[in-house]
Amino acid sequence: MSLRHALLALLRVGPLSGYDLQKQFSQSVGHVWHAADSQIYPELRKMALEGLVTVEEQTRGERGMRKVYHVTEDGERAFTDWLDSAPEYQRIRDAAHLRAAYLESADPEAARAFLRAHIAHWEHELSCWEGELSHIEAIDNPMLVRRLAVTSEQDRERTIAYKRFAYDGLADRARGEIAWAERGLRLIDELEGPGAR
Amino acid sequence: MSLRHALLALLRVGPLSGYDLQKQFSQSVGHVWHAADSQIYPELRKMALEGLVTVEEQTRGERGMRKVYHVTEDGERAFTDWLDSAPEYQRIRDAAHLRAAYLESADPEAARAFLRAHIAHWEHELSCWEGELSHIEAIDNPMLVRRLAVTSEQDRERTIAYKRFAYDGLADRARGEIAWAERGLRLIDELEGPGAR
DNA sequence: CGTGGCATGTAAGCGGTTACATGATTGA
DNA sequence: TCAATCATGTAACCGCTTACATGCCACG
Repeated sequence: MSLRHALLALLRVGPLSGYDLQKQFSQSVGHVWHAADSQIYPELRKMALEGLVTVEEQTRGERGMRKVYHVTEDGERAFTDWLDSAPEYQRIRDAAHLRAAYLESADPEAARAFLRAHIAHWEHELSCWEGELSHIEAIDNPMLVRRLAVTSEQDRERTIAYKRFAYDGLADRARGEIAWAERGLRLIDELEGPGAR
Repeated sequence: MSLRHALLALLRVGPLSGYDLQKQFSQSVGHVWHAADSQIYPELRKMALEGLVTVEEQTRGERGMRKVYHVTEDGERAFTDWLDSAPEYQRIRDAAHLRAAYLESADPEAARAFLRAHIAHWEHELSCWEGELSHIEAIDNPMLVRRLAVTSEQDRERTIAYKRFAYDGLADRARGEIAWAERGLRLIDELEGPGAR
């Protein structure tokens, strides 16, 4: 249910077209809450129906058009209500740890390949998040810049601090996953003997 | 797509009825891959249709009946093929870190409540996983006991080691989430002043 | 005149959630 | 005879994925 909150988080900074929103999304909040393009347009439509946003239809050239979305008071309230509400947690469904629990039935080389893939995956995530962190520190992420432009002086530090806090947490998690998988590789060496590679 | 692999992991140890499977599930592999009861029966039916398991229908008393599922060679192969295949990763969708990134818009007390709830959630998960770890060390988890009974002497150590590895990883992740949320509570104190509580 | 980016979607399907639904057996 | 537990499901819905579908505009 958080796609709409992610969208509201961006729109709250200022109106955006569906297309621009989708672009900004993948470069900012999309690093925390992924959404496919094909999901964003229908969700915006539903949000408009529910009165969380209004649609301003603009013409582009002769026949082209774009829809610019504005947050309403209800939308603003939906966002802050969500922030102030009790969090909900997904039930665990962790394919990597499920697999890890049964590695004794895998081919040792396949087990190593799995852990190397795990490391590669989380190193990629880590570099994304470290990149975001440096954009936060340098204040050169486009959405953050827009956000700070409409934020009072005394709130800027808080805004930046919470973003840093969020991405720091994600980066730590990635480091933990990498360290775990590296422990796993050493464990395979101990149990199955050193590998071919 | 991993529900069936979780089910195969249990059935591979020996045949079980849908009901017993569901009970065992929630006490073992369900700690890593959650599944609702209502999901397990249809999935077993599909797996039978696809030839991964066979169904042995047993009568119970006059009219009662139970279906006992046995893994077929195809089922065995589906499981090991999965273990040997490249892992797939879900796109990130992390409500807690999404929320954390926008805490400047939340009421400070609600922000604290959120982080306390985060800590409580992960402490609960942690105690589950630490419990599982002690069952693994003591070798008194029912499924593990059954598993080891059909495992050769020299494979027991490996079997236990990989389970320990998997649950250690989950426990570390939980500790990371707790440490992160505690940092968050201190950050709120710094930014918003010490709280009411 | 073509290409790349702007712009907006639909449709089918899948895995999971929630709620509902039913009935038999066992033991106190 | 009553409750607990054994035992097996169905139906509606929801969010997400994948693939498909269309057409305009600006620029070289």
